[in-house]
Amino acid sequence: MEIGLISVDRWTQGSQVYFLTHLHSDHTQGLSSTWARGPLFCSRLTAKLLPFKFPDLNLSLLRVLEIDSWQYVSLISPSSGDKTIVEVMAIDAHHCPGAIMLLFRGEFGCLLYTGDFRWETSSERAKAGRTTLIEALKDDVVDILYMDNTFCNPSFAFPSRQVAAQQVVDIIASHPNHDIIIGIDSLGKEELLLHISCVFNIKIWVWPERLQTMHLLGFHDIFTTKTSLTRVRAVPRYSFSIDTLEGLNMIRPTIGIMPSGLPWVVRPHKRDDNLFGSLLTSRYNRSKWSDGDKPNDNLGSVERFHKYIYSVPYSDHSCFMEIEEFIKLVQPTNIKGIVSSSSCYVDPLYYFGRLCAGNQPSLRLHYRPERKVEGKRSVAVPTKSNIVSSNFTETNRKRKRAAKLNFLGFHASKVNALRRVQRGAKIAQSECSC
DNA sequence: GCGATCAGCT
DNA sequence: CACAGCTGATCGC
Repeated sequence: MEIGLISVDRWTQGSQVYFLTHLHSDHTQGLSSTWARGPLFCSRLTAKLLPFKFPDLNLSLLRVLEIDSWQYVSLISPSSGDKTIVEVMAIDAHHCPGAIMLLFRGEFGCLLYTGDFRWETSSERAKAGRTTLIEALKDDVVDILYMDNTFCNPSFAFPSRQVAAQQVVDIIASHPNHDIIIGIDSLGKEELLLHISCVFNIKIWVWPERLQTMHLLGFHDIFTTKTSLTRVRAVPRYSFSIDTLEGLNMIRPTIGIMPSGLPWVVRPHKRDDNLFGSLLTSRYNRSKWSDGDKPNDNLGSVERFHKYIYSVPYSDHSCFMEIEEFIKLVQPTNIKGIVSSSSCYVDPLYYFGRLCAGNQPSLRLHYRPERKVEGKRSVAVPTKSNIVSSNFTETNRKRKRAAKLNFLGFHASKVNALRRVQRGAKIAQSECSC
C-alpha cells in the first residue's frame, strides 16, 4: 500500500477514513465545517461536542466508536484493490473529555495510537483501561506504538491529578479573601474544577463558550458566568499572565493558579516580563522573587512563580514514570513519538528501546521524524503538525499589545467569537505492504 | 465578505 | 522551542 489508508488526527487528503482522538485544536488543524474527505471516527462524547466547534459539519460523515469494543471498518487495500477489514478499538485515554486511544488491527499488523494520554497507575479509571488493554492484546503484539511523548524525559516527574487537585485546594484555602484565577483550555481540567467546587461548596465562573461546553459535558449546576456568585474563575490559559494578575490586583486581591505539567522545563533565554510560553521556566522567574519568597526546588510540587501566581503540577499528559509503566504493559515491537514539534523532542526509543519486545537499540537522543514516507515496513508518519520552527527568527520585536483585559481577567473579543482556528496532530498511515 | 493559512504572541 | 490556542493580516475566491 502506498499512502493513506487511515489518518489519525490528520486531515490532509489521501486516506479512506479519518480518526479524531480528541478535540484540542492542535489535533484538528485542517478539519473544518466543510469537511468532506471521508468518514470521521471519534468517541461518542467527541461526536457530541464536534458540531459546536464545527457548526456546519456534515454529520452523516460521523462514525461513533464505543469505548472498549471492536469496530470493523471495510476499506480498499491500496496495493491489491481488494476489500480489507480493519478492526479498531477506542480506549479511554484519560486526557480530556472524549479523548481516546486507538488500537488498530489489519493486514498492516497491530498498531496502538495513544493520542494524548495520561496513565495514572493509581486511579480506578486507569485500572479499567489497563484491564481493557490486557484483554485486547492478550493474543496480539503491538507492532508499533504511536505514543504521546510530551513528557518523555525522566526530568518530568509529577503526582497524580488527584494529588495536584488537593494542592490547588490548599492554595485556595490559604487565601480565603482572595479572588482565584485558574488558567484552563477549551477542554480539560474539569475534574479539578469540580473538586474545587465540591470542597468549597461554590460555583466556578467560566466564560460563556466554556459554560456551553460544561453543559454539553453534563455539568449543569456547578459553573456560572455570573461573577457575583463566586470568587473562583477559570479563564482561558492564553489570557493568563503576570500582566493579567497585576492588573487584577489593582482592583482586588487576586491570585492565579496555573495547572500544568510543563513548568519544569527550563527555558534557555530571558525574554520579557510576560509568562512566555505559558508559565515555563522557574529559573527565569526565580530572579524576580524576594529572598523570603523563594520556591522550593522539589519537582512535582507547587511552585510560586510570582507574587500572585502559583503553578501546580496538574497534567493531562503522562509523566515519565507513567509512560514507562505503559510501555512495560504494552511491550510493543517498536515505538514512535507523536509529538515532534518540540525542540526537546526525544525519541522514545532512547529511553524505552530496551523495553520493546524486539529490544530495539537505544537510538539517537534527539531526532526529528521525516515528513516523507519512510522505509518499507514502517507504517505511519505520526507527527503533531507544526514542524515549523527551523528558521526561528531572532527578531526582538517587542510590540507588546496593550493589555486589553476586561475585569474578568481575559481578553474578550466579540469580533472573533465565532472564529474557529484549527491546528492538527496526526497519524498518517502510509503502508501496509501486504 | 468568507474561509484558509500564516505570523506573532501568550 | 512550549500542555494549547487566540488575534490579526493576507490571499484566493
